[in-house]
Amino acid sequence: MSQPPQPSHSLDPVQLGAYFALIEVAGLLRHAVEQQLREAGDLSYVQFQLLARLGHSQTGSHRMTDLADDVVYSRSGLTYQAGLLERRGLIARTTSPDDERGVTATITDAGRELLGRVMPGHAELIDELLFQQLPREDAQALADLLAPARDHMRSTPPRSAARRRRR
Amino acid sequence: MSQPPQPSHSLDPVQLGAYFALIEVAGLLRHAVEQQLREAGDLSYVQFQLLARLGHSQTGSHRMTDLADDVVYSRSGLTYQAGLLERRGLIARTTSPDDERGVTATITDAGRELLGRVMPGHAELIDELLFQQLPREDAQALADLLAPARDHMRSTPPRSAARRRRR
DNA sequence: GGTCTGTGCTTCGAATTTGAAGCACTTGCC
DNA sequence: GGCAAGTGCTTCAAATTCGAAGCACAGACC
Repeated sequence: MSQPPQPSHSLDPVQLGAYFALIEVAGLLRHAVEQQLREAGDLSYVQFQLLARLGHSQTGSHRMTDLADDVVYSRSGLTYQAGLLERRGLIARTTSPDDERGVTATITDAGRELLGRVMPGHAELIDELLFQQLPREDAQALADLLAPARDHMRSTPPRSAARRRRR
Repeated sequence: MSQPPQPSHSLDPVQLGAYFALIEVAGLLRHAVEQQLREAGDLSYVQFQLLARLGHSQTGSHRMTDLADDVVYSRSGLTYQAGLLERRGLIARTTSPDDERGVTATITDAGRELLGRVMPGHAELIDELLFQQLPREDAQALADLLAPARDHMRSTPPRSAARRRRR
């Protein structure tokens, strides 16, 4: 037999619990939402996120790299998903005007239409699963608690694309 | 041109913000942790979760189905991951004593050893990314906010295995 | 016992995901 | 200008993921 695992030196039980709960809730939520989106509009979660980002932006456009960072996704994965969305006519890809290398994704009317069709059910589900359990002011509290961590992780070292290896 | 997307009827901006922050933080956290685990012990996040579950349980054992539900994973995916872990000698699989159909996964000494070796770095990273930004009492608050939602999602309809289709 | 339905896990095939490598353009610097 | 290094995206191959289908045992009912 062996020793029980060492208790962590860095995290106390409260923190550990909060961390686990966070991961667990996110996982459960994502899992449930994924099914709803699949049924409502045959969209994966990432695809939905991409449409939502584009749909909510002023111009309806974003560069590929920015999108990848936004949804925390690999660049090659984004290329793949953007290809699927483009094939369905939900987004369009054009080379960026200012940078010949760049590609700008733009949501199409069809994309907006689908987004609008899927959104209500999505919101309803989130509401049912998450916010039925949380009074309004708790939702605010949750957002306030998470915001600093998000900003910290966004700012500090890691972009979704790790720095490229020297050759 | 087309209409901007309909605002949701079910979620106000505060709730939407909390929801997005939750997904975003979880994604960023998972992404960062994944790299740390890969380097520290060549483990994927799921594999780490599985070892952690087993390591922290009294017996060091769990049924496959329970594990799948715990980590919010498909059953076939779990079979695959358990196969990898078993091949590396980190867990052992045996048919359950009470149910001939069931399979019980048990962490091995090597598994405990690896878990113990990876855990400190893991905890450190979580601490750095998440809890440096959160005073102790806020961690408690976060856990308290998430717990009801987790329990709700755990209890209500959806297990990780959808009910089987009638034939 | 025998049958019918349900459950636990694995196998299978198809779709997705990712990092590494490749290509094209940009920027910095001489 | 011209070269070197950096960035944006895609392509490629390999690993992972999931649901559906399959197999074996369990449990209920007769």
